[in-house]
Amino acid sequence: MLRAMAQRVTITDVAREAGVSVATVSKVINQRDGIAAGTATHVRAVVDRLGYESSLVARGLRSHRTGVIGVLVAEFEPFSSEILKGAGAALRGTEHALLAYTGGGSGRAGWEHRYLARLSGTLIDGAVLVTPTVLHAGTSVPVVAVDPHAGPGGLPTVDSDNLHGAVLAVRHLLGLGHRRIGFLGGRADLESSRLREAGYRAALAEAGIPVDPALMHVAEYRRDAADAPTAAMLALADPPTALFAANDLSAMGILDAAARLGVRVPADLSVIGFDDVPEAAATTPPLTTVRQEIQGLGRAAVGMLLTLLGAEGPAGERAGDDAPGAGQHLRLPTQLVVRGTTAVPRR
Amino acid sequence: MLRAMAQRVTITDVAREAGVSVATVSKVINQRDGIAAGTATHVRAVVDRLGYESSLVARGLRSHRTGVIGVLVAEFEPFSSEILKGAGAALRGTEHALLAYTGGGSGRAGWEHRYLARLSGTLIDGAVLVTPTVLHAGTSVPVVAVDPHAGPGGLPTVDSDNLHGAVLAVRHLLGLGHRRIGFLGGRADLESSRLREAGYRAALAEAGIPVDPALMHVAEYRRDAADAPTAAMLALADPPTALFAANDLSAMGILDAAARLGVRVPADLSVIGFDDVPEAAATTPPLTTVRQEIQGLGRAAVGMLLTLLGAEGPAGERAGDDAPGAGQHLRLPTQLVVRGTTAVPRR
DNA sequence: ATGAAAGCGCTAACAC
DNA sequence: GTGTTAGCGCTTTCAT
Repeated sequence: MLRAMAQRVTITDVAREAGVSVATVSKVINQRDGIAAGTATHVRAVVDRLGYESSLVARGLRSHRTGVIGVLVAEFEPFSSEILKGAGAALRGTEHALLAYTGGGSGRAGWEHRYLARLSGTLIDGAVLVTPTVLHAGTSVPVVAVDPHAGPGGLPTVDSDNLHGAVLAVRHLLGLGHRRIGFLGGRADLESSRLREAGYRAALAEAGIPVDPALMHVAEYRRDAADAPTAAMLALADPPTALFAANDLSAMGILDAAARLGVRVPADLSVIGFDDVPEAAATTPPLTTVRQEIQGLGRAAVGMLLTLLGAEGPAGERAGDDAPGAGQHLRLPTQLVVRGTTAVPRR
Repeated sequence: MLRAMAQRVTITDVAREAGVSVATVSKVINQRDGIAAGTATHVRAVVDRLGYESSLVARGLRSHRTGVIGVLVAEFEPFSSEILKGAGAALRGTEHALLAYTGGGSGRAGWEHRYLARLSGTLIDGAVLVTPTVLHAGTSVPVVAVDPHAGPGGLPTVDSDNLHGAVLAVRHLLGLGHRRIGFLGGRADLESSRLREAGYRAALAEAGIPVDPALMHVAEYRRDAADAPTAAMLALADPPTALFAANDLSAMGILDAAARLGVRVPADLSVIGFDDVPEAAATTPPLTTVRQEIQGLGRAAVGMLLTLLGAEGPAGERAGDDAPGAGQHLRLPTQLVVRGTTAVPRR
């Protein structure tokens, strides 16, 4: 069965088959007026018979409006997947389609701009950028950033109360009686990471405990990057009794490392994460963590984008100055979720 | 701040700025030869300075090859999200980009064909269809189906051993001592749903228990659709002591309903699901379920697609007849995961 | 009411 | 080596 790929049916096929011009077919499809009722019916019948559907690409190239919202991510991991679910929920019932994209080399810096340039203007009407690092404003389509880069950045943004969440996490450990608490940081280029570290420091300061540099490492928000720093901290003469990971993925990495090293959690070591992605509850024991409403972040980002898109439309349709969220910064609350990886220290 | 959207920089801008023709720019970008080294360097400098990135759309329209793999889904729910993670993993390190798409009206039947027609040929080189219902072969690009429609369908397919998984689920309940076991079916148009029901019937028959029609309902694989049938079964004079849901989402719906009705799980009612999506472990109590390797399904589907794409390439590059997976049917194993929602019946 | 033609951003023949 | 031209599938003036 070597290749017998049916040719895509194009508007030209429909026009030929219906005995009209492509312009007429286009008008029928887009419900423009100035078409005889009979013609319209006939064309529509042919469209159905041939199973024609207009190419998003050709249409977008020409009309510069596609009805598609893009969610641009570096990778499909648990966090961005939740964002996607939220974005999908926000778009349900609307006329907008949802397109999630991740290019080949997300490793290279500047993926945000590359993806945006590749897709904007011709494929997507607006975009949600998930954890973008560089976000110089002045893009060709409206953009909303989720959990973005540290620093100013003039883009509308949604994120969670990372500082408070981190404080809650460390206070929980402190309340349990821990004094040697290690921190496994995230990506230095992300505001969320910076704030979670700030929260760690603040909570420690609050308890009058000095920060020990030997207890601060980085795992880049990645599961596999947690192994080495965990092993290093555990090998210390005065090892930590608890570890706070900047996200759930790296907390899961700590659990992996602990299992490998024969360290029991939470008996020998308490672990707490951040995010509460669905897989956090599936670890053994289930992970204590700080919940952020990730799907809510996705929903909110799309909501803001829709507002921006509306404000951009034809004059008169423009949303009021008090349009919710446009050009603003939305922050969602965080909350402690105690599960099975934290307990009182044995010493 | 009313609109100041920067214009997208196009190949024309680059050409003008560099003082060459667009063709030259195109050749430089696509590394065609027959370009003076100096020119190439100069053009590349301009590209970088302007931050130019070629439009995926225009490029695809012209060259009919984009290097993008599409994953087409009706909705971003837990199952398709896991597929996406697997697909992303399979594509990591390759030159292919990944694009997940869901259009507005997934409710309407025939979304598979509509999405495919909209995107194929011009935007994506091949597609993975997640739980497609209608899949007449003869598409314009290579397609692999994940957990497809019941019936023949000439498409390459990946799925799990649904029949065996369902048998495992019901045997587990039987082994616990349950005799009144209800079934909450999935989408009648999906092979997986049909097989899970067949497994339910087979396991019951094995135990010599007749199927009671009053204990068989349908929840369409949806969480909210589980409420009514659950309530109905629980209101029976001789209610079930255990419920087997055709997927985790509807099992979670059963848990919702039980909580609402004051029925304790697993004391008063055992519940078992199917899929083991990450959120299954996060319910209270955590859901007993049948695990299928959903990410593995996504990885395998992309693997098959890549083979198909390779086989389609220029002659000589064509993969051997024994190319793994091409045009075939791959089935992954399923396995029982006992957690907290199943127990021995009280009566 | 309908069609011819231009053009969106790009690549691929083919000239020069 | 580089530019010119055509055309991918579509929408949109503008004629007719």
